Amino acid sequence: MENKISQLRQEHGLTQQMLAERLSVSRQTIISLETGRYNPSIRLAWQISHLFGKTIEDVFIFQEDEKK
Amino acid sequence: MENKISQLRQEHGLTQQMLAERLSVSRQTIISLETGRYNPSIRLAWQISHLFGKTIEDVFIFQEDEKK
DNA sequence: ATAAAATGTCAAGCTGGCTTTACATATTGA
DNA sequence: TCAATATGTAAAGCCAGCTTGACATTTTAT
Repeated sequence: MENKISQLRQEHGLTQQMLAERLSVSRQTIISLETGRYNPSIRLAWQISHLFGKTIEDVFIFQEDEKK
Repeated sequence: MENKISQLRQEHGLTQQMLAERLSVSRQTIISLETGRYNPSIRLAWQISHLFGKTIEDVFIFQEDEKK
């Protein structure tokens, strides 16, 4: 799974810290998401996508053969 | 957050057990999802939605004011 | 050049998503 | 009616998502 968080964040002129605050998560969570280290909850994925006016599928990109 | 898993599962003629097996999760996980007890990972949400040929937003419905 | 801001890594800990097992209560069908 | 199948609850445990804090490196701006 890839995601466009870093790109969207920069397009919106936000730092990792600012994005973390808007989402009420830690900055480490943003770093880990941007560097693809995990598989967030759907609620967090929705909050991020929604903040940028996108759908979850716009922001998070899954591979066809993707398993757990 | 609501979801349409129970409805979609029944439309596709699947039992909870069968759906659990197709997704490689436990039946308890399906029950907990259907009864709204948790906030799955985005990967599981995607696997479920994709199995039914839907987008995540088709299956999981968020409220505008939804917080963590 | 140099200070400040932004990004990143590491590590320890908490929490809740998810598993497993066991049992109880519908629901279906012969 | 009786058994089989489907759904639900409860409880204990594991693990990865997420937090916190401290520090290192890179980027930006003066």
